[in-house]
Amino acid sequence: MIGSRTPATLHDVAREAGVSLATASRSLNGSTRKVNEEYRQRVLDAAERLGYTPNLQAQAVARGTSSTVALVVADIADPYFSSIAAGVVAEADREHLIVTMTATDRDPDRELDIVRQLRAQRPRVLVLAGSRPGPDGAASPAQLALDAELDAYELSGGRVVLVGGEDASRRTATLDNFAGAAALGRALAGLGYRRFAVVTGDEGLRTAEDRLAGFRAGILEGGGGLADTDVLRTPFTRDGGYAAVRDRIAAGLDGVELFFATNDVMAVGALSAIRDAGLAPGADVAVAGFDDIPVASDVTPPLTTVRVPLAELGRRALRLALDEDAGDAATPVTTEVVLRASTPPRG
Amino acid sequence: MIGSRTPATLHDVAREAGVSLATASRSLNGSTRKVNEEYRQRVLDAAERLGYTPNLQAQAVARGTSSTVALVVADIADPYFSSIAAGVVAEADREHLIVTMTATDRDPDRELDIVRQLRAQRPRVLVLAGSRPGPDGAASPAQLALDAELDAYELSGGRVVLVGGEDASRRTATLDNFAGAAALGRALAGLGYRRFAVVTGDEGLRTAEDRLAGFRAGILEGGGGLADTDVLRTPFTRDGGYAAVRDRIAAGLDGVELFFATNDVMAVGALSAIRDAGLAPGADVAVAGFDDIPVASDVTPPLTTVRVPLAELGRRALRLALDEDAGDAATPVTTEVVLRASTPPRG
DNA sequence: GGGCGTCGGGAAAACGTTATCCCAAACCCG
DNA sequence: CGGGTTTGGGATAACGTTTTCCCGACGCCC
Repeated sequence: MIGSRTPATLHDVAREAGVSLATASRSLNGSTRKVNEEYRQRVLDAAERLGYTPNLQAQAVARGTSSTVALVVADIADPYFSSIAAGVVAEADREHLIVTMTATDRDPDRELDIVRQLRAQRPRVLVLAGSRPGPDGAASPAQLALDAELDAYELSGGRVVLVGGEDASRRTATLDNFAGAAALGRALAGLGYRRFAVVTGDEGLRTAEDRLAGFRAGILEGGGGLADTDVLRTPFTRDGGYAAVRDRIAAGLDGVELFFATNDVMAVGALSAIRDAGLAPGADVAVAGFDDIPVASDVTPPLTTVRVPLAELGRRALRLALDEDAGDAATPVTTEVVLRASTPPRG
Repeated sequence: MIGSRTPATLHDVAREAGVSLATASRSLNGSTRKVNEEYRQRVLDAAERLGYTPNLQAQAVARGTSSTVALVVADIADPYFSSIAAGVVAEADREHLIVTMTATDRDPDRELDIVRQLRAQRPRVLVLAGSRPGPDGAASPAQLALDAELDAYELSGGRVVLVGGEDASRRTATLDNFAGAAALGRALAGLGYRRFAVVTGDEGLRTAEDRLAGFRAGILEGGGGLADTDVLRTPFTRDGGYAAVRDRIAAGLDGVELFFATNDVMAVGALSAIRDAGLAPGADVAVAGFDDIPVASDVTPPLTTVRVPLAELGRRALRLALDEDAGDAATPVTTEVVLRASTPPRG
């Protein structure tokens, strides 16, 4: 039971096949060099017989390049991130790459820490989702340090891809948050809504900012408006959404007809807060979200939102890192307004 | 921009510090050997100056043991698995272990394939969640092969942990599915329900089977019953739950008062199916689930379910693999019936 | 038939670590 | 003070690969 037969090595295979180490290596793993078919077959048979599996770590050391992709997300259990992760993993699988996963818990310092630790892995690709973007704007020390770290990583041959945000200075698998939110705003204004409140994350989050700005533009265009006091800053989570809406209702709805949460998990929290306050979401006050996470259509009322193909976003992130010319992976993923019962037409 | 300065190696550090490779290694990474404080400091400084980060792959090769944990789940985007994954990752983080992730898409053949591929990684620990268990019962060829593969892996020094199911022959981070479902069944019977239908996965899934059996025992005890025709076999997913309940309603509810879905994602699908059929979930027909995934309390009506501390389950899985004596990680995680509005008392 | 590519196997040097020796210096104890 | 036992630095051999050489055996061409 405590047995400890070490796995067969290439050495073993070579010996078993009666060839040199070099030949064994060449026959088993791709090589420019051709090897005599007879030898090749002997090696393959020997490998089969011994149950040989190459040691990826050793390969990485020898080749000087690993086959792992490091994925860093804010929160693994958040459907937004887990959907993206699913896409990254699926695509990585196709490329025979291995995905390692870490969670920052939305703490920029922790994120910096993690990225630093990650260097030890020497991953070929580093995918950051839900990260605060880099240098522009009022960057915190942690953001600046992160940016420097990423630069160093790229300089040493690694590829960094951001997902979700937009950062001119780095590859980004992106969606047009502004346009999507604007379209949603216009659609809602078209339904007759005029008075809004926005539930959103703190100011560091580019994604949240863009969605807020887009929404503002959209409703403005449609004749609505948004007072600064109706922008509710709260953690970018279900509980954040719940708390913000609960507090706002307690303080007086004051004419607000619709809560736009800049992501669906907050919107789900908002729904519950509304219901817990004794109001009927949809009927008494409408709710809209962003992302179209899987449960969006299963909550009640089903959530009006902007559909984002999250898994596709993850897939593209990897493509963006792997392909020299990004192709259509470089273009923003297309979003689509999905009107559901949480925002009934307002007569 | 295309720069390719390779990261500093231990060699570089040693040279910079003017000491031998051995001393550098000893000062930077744990070692039984003591090293002169002055030398140590010189090495540390040099490492700092050069921005040295050890190469984990090389360490793994040299040490003959890696620091990675391979996590295999059915579906990353499923809240059940992503919650477990979050727990595994959190605990791994504490132990400075790296988690790699793969998804089987619920395909046993694919799972086998993945586990085979995984050997190349030489992970220290292999965590399988949502796997069909091994040898007992009517095992498919893929299951048998998987079992053999896992045995081989353990023989070569790896540690396998299953999560969620129960398998006597392997370490398992477990919950008492039977007891939890039984308690739920009793509670529902206590609320006055007598006639049930169970929405569950196909017969290979131990978890599903245990929950079904437990539930059956619970309701029997409470005076309820379960006809074989009221056991609805369907894929273990949201859409599976939806389809099964939709079809059942179409075929005639025939007195069924409550749908028990053996997991929450199916239950969520059930809720939508009921609503889409023009019935009011809770009022017209009740629904209960299992797991208490995060959205369970946010759907409408909030879902009666059995709470399972999923992240804790993930944490324990890792502990179980790491600790020689499992301690309380070996005992089943405690579950708790959570009654919510989806199962109103039946008067 | 002799010079000359080219084909392909094998030896051996990487790759970046850790771990095992070896050995000089320092220390301890009687 | 002398012999034995630490102590701790430095070479160097692993670890399991890939990759660069080297080199003999062909085949080709004039």
